[in-house]
This record gives sequence, C-alpha cells and structure tokens, in this order.
Amino acid sequence: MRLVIAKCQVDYAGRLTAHLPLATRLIMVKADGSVLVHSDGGSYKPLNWMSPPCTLVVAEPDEEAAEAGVTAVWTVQNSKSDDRLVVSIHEVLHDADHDLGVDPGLVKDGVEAHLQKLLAEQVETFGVGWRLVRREYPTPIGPVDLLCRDDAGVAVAVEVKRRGEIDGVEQLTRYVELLNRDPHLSPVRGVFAAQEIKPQARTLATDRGITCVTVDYDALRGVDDPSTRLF
Amino acid sequence: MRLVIAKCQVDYAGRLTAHLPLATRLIMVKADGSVLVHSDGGSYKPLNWMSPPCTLVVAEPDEEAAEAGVTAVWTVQNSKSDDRLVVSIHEVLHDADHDLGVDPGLVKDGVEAHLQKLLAEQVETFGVGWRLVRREYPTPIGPVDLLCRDDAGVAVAVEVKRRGEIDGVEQLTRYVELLNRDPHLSPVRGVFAAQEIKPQARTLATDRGITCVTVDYDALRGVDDPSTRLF
DNA sequence: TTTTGTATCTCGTAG
DNA sequence: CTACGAGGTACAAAA
Repeated sequence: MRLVIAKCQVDYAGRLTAHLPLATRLIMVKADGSVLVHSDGGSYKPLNWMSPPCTLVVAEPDEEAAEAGVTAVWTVQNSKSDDRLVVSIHEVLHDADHDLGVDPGLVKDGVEAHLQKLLAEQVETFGVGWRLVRREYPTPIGPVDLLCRDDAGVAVAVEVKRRGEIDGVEQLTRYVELLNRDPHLSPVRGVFAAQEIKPQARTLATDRGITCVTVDYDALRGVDDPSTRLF
Repeated sequence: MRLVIAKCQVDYAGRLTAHLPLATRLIMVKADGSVLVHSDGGSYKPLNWMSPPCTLVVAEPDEEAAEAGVTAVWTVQNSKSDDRLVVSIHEVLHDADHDLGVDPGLVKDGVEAHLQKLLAEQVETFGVGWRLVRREYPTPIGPVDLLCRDDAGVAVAVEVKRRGEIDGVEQLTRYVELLNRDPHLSPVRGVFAAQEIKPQARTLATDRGITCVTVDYDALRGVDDPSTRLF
C-alpha cells in the first residue's frame, strides 16, 4: 500500500462527473491498483476513488498544466468500464510504501441472517407448541423468512428483521395475502419479528392483524450451543 | 490526519459484532476523531471503522493482553450511540501526522435531478410538438417527474431515472393509473426515460403499454447553455 | 429537527 | 454470470 500526502486536484469521469479543487489530501494506492482520495474528515467514504480492476499511469503534465503548477498527472483507468480518475499532483508532502500482506478478513455476527437462523432453531420463542415448516418458504414474489404452524396448527408467515420498519410490514402483508390463496395453507396469519419495532410499523401491523414480536438477540444466542458461536 | 501502519487486532461492538484477526493494516485517524482500518485490497470501504462524533482513548493493555503481545489498546467510543471500536496494537511499523486543512469539497454533476431538469427544458427529446405541463406534478402518492402533452395533446406522465430498473416501471404504473382517474387528464400514457434501461424493466414497461426512451445525457447537456454548466 | 430517496453505493448470496 | 436484498449503509434534499 502506497500512501501519498499531496496538494492535488482530482477529476472523475464515468457514471457521473466530479471535481475536487486544489487542496492537500491523502492518496491511497492499494495493492490491487485501486485508488482512494481522502480528506481529513467526513465518513469512511473517500472524496473520490477508483475501484479495481484498474491501472495507474503516471505522466508528465502538459505545458498548460505545468504552468498552473502541476508536477505530475496520475491517470487511473478502470479496466472494465470507461470510468477514469485523474489526479493532478502539485506538491508531494509524503510518499511511502508499505507491505501489508493479505488480510485474513472480517468475522461478522449479529446480522439478520443469524437472527433468522436462531429463530428457526427456536420457534418456541413465538409460543409453546409452535413448529417450523421451513425457512425461506418460496412464494411467487419471493421467499418468506419462516413458515410455521402454531399450537393450533394454523399456518403463520414470519418476517424477520433486525429493525422492524414500515416496509417490512408491507412485505409481510403481501406474503400473507398470497399464501392465503393457497387452500392447503389458508388461513395464514402473519408475525413480524424484530429486535426493535418502530411505532409506525407496529401500528400498521396491528391494523392489519399482524402480530408483532420483539426479539432479544442475546437471549436467543444465550440458549444456542456455545460451540457454534464465533468467538 | 494520523496514519499508522501496525500489526493489530480489531473488535467492533455496536449494531453488530465484528472481529479482525491479527494482521498488518493501515489505521487512519481523522481530525474529527473518526478512525478507519484499511487492508491492502477490497474497495473503498474500510474493514472496520468508527464514524464521528467519537473519541479515541489510548490505554495500556491488561496483563493477559500484554502477554499475548499487545503493546497498546485504542478504544474509539461513539459519542451518540454505544458503538465501540477496540484496536489492539501489537507492533507499530509507521506513525506520522499530517495537517491537511479543511477540504473545499466535491462538485458533482450528472445525477438524476440534472437529467430531469435537462429533459424538462428539452421535452422535444420525446417528440416534435411536445410541451411541458409541469415538473414534479403532484399526485396523492407523490410527484410525477414530468407531466407533458404530446403533439396530439394527449397527457403523458414521464418518469426519469439514471438507470431504468423494474421498480421505476412499477412507480410509473401507479402514477399513470392514478392520473387516469382524473377526467381532466385522462387518457394518460406513460414514458419511462433513462440513460440505460434494463431488459427486465423494458419488458415490463412494454407489457404495460409504457414507452421506453433511452436518453443521451451528453447530447442533452451539449445543447444546454454552457454558462449554466459547473465547469 | 426527522423523514425520504439516491448512490461512482458496497457486499453478500442465491439461482 | 446476473439478480436481489441488506447495510454499523452514507449522503443530501425535502418536509
């Protein structure tokens, strides 16, 4: 990884056109050729960048640019599209190369998929006597997260979200409506399960006869087999 | 901006839990206290990070950690939530501070809003004799991008997108259906305008009697008044 | 302030 | 390989 601190001007042309006026910034060149231009603020998103696969070519500035103070022109060209990033270097304040090696990568835990898996393993969270029919139960408009039968044997479509918002209720409504057309399943009711359910979503769900269940993720994980945990 | 190259291990706890095993990485500390951990690959997204507002506290490792080779523990705590990033430093290979100053910021061009504006000024792109009724024509479910009259005086609802995908067609369908209930406008037909229209979207649109128009952004901009251009 | 919609989205995963 | 959904989404504009 090459790190350059430089006074520079940056132009991007591709899916849109973007321009960065002359200022001091960090230019990061990664091993795969990708380039990131960062300022000393904002979020994790660079001001401008080029994603791999791409190639970096360093050239002399033309006469006009040289008169304007440009000492080098870096052109980063995407190999697949015609996206192009042009960095006009005025002054280099720091330039260093570091060998980082390959990163072992990130280990994640706590996403919706895991929540769905835990609930599938512990459908009794919803009520005693419940059983799972299947995860990702297919419908013409997409799979329902969980299809269950409650203690009375009634089919229940469960939508699992980390944060329950209004669009999740809309989604579940469509599933329930569709599943109710199947005489083998009907009547089907809906359960909206999330770690946190927004008031708006809860109101809409209740209005449509959908049951809301807030799920305690840590509690679910607690009764899970510790050997399957990541760390 | 402080740039540190270090052998480190990183743990994040907040909306999810994530762990980075020991490896050499770049740690970027920005002026606002935010921290980014980058590897030598991937895209512009860091492996792990903390967004501002947050504060960085450096502490000695506890005995157990010290025995495992940790020389310092950086804790980055978000000021608004309970999100926390913990960087366990094993070995620092590089450490430098640079004063970048405030960035003048990015100037963008070419987004959907601009496309809509250009089309509004040049409705004849759709056909000779067309005229604009108004931009952002209000309906109960939201504004239609453009409402026009074609050469025969028939009302046309135009949906403008940069990339035309299936949800844009759905959106336009709802608008057309709703506008057709208005006896002052009916019959209303639909035009789906985008720089690029996905085959699926085109098929759905055609099936619903919606006309697809691919728009040449550069051509539109070319006949635009150059004095209004950004650079 | 909160909400809404776009993004050079990125990133995973299923088909 | 494409299509689709989720994101510690980020970001800006509108309400």
